[in-house]
Amino acid sequence: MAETEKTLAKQYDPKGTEDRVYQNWCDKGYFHTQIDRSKRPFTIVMPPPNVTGQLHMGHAMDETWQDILIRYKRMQGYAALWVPGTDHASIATEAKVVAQMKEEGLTKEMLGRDGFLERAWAWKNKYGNRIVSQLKKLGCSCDWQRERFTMDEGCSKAVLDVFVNLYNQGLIYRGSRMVNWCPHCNTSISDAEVEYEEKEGSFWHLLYKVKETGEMLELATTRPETMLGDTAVAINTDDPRYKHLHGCHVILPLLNKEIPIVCDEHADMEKGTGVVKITPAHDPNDFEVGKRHNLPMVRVLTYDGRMTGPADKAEADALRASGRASADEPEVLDCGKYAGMTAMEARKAILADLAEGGYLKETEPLTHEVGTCYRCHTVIEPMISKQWFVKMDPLAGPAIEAVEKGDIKFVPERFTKNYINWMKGSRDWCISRQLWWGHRIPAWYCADCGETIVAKEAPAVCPKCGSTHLDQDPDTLDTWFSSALWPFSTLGWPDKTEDLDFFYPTNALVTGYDIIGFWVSRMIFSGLAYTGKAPFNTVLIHGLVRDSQGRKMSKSLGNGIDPLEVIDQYGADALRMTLVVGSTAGNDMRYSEEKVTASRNFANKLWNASRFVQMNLPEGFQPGMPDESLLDMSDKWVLSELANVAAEVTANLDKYELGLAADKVEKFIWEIYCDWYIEICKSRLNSGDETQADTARKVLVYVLDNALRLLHPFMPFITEEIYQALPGSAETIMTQSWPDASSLPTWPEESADFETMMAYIKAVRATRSDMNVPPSKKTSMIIETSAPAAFEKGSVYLARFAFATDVTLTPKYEGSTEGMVTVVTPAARGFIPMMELIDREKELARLQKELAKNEKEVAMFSKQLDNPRFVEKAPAALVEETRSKLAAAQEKHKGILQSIAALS
RNA sequence: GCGCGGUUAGCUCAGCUGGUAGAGCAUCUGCUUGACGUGCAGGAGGUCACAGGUUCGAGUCCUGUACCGCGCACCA
Repeated sequence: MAETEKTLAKQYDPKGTEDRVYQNWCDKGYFHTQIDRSKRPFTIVMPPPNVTGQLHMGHAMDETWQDILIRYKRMQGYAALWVPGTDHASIATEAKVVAQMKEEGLTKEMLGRDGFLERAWAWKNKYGNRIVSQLKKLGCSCDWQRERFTMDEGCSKAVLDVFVNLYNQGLIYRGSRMVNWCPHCNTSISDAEVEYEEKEGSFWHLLYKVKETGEMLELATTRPETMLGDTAVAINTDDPRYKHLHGCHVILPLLNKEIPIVCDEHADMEKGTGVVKITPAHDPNDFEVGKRHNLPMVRVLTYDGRMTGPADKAEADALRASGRASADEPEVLDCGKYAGMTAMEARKAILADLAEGGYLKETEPLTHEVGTCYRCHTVIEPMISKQWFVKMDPLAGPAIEAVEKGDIKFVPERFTKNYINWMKGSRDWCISRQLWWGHRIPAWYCADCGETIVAKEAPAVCPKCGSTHLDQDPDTLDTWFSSALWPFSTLGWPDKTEDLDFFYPTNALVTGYDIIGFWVSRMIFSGLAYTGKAPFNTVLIHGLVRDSQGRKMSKSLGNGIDPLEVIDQYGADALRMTLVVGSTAGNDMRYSEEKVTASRNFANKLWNASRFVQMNLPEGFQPGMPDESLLDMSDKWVLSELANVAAEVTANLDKYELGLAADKVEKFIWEIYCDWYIEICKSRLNSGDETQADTARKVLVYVLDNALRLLHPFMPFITEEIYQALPGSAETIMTQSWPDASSLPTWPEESADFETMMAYIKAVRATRSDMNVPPSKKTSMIIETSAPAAFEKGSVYLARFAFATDVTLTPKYEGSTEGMVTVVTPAARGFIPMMELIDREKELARLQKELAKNEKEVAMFSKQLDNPRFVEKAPAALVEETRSKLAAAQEKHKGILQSIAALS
């Protein structure tokens, strides 16, 4: 619309608009939010996308929802701040860098830590802006001056601060625990990062000989290769089958090693034979059994998934001999002939040997859930490993309480339960990763005395023995450790910044239900523990964007839709609308191109409506609300409707019902403004009555201006483009005030009158359409009505919309109905002489059909009103309403009967 | 095993605190209406999964069943 009227295109062109509009917003600094104590803050921190990632549909939806909220609040006069940023994504990024190096024949070890990090940063710098430019394409109104990165100076400072403090409080500790080990990523991962997948496997039934009695004890296992690490066999104390074996031992096959039979609740009498082999070093349950019975732990697998050999054993023994090994360190077995085999190879070899020795009774096929790494989907190896942990119990309590008290609300509410379950069930959080890309753990170990020093800066000497021989822990922290601090670290915490003071706690957090455990819960307990405040008050949850068949979009399926391609083809506004309309918080939605087309069509509709308005504005047009005395029925109607929709949309947005809100704005613009009001204005604009025309123009512009504001959060580009072309508009719509329904005028009576007339027009149209009367055939008509005001004032429109040549109004028509078709609405009966245009039989049939429909209505209302308990108990207003509906229906009934009689 | 969600028009989905079922797409019938055919007008299409219950009144609240999906736990 920036060009002259003559060159206005018939179709809206998002491509030629969006980048230019966005650039202008940036140039003018509209996205930057200043601290303004005269305003209330409204803050959202963006869930940081992975720095090396690409925008996918999930992001597109997430960012769209956030942008809608931010733009809405900004227009409402809040100091609305949206903090953008990216996440370093330790595992994902490191994996990509390693893969890139592999193509050049390089490994991490070859480059060394510093060399590797150099490459990782280079990678980050190269790809780190891609996601940002993609967010801009979507129209995100983030404050780019406040853009952050989880590994930038400030966030790193926050991480150090938290780590050291928690350590000093005893909430972070280091210990050998059973962790989830990914042999592919070569690192431990947290419980939350394990995904269970169904896999085909087998159940091998083994026989262990009891030393004392000589009998063969049958037990079953899915992991025979770990049997070399068995240090006991467990039975249930109460199991009658094995009472005689209490205190006995079995001989472990292949190793010929004597191990005890222990009684433990873990052995379930109902399952299998009721006997379980115990491998404390390679199974989480067995680890617990081992602790209860003080069993030795024997490790038989290396961290890269192979059977341990002499070198592994020697290394462990040496450590033990040095006295430096902690008591919870497992022993390491030299697996002899199996050493160096992968677990799978060892499984085959060991099974063969067991079978040969007569220790394998049977093999049973089995499908079971196996834990895999959420990043690479390699099967997780439970391993004992020395790692850093966050103690969850003391942190979980307040985090649960904050949600139960209502300080934090989930939308929809049902995810509260999800969250609380997650919080209650979580074990200590393993935060150390055997990776290089990330925040390095601020712990140093004294090579001389073994002292552990945790500090924000590298200590010069060991505080215990004075040695200068200190080595920093090589590991880094879980990515989620830094994202847990995101709502406040991005605002300057731990420093007491003005930003933090003004913008924190934040308001809404918008994210998918899939990361409630990973992220939302950790932000909540972190926020409470470190800032003393819940980091946000509302968590708005959305679902997944699926493909048109309902499948998850995934790389492996190749069914992902690239939001950027959609934007390129249909425009960002169309994509945004697609991701909002028809969506519900917490529910998945399917993406389909048809939806985008529909949204694109809507944009085009709005464009053309605006083009129409623009074309009808004379040189020097002065916008503004006309004097009330000049407003006609249709003006009052459309203005009343505007006030209604403003009220409803505002209410919906306040309840985070974005889909409903978007739908209502769209309907107002299309159905009320375009289909009715613009059409009505056409006759006024061309009437030659300059006062009428000017009034119509003013109202057209006024309503359009307000409608654009209501739509702006959803479709920012096109609304800005049109807004700026309106006469008298400010330099941007972004910061214009949100329409306040309470200060918009309404005229309920005139609106009702107008709708009475609309109903009549619709009835005439339906009748004519039914009779196949072409619009070119105009007729005179007589309208019998008890509400003449509506028709008197609206007679101009009857000509245009009811195809009337001239209209006669009468309270009671007693003339001949010969050759007349009757149109009946509750408030009026129209007699239209067009019988020559139609078929008598057909008209009769149509009336019969209408009669049947009407009778159903009458029956329904009467039935309700005949019920004394309805009249007694239902709200009086409803009863009254039903009465008048019945009366109207009965009136209509009479009218139809008369028409039928006249025809017969 | 525990928990959660879904089941509404041919398809994809809305439907807030219970008051005569909605949209988009598809379909059918008209329309050279000077903003838009990416359009306009009109129509057809639903016993809201099933069975009970509460209520004057249930798609909406309660109980149960079935099928689909998800999460968590277990998995020797």
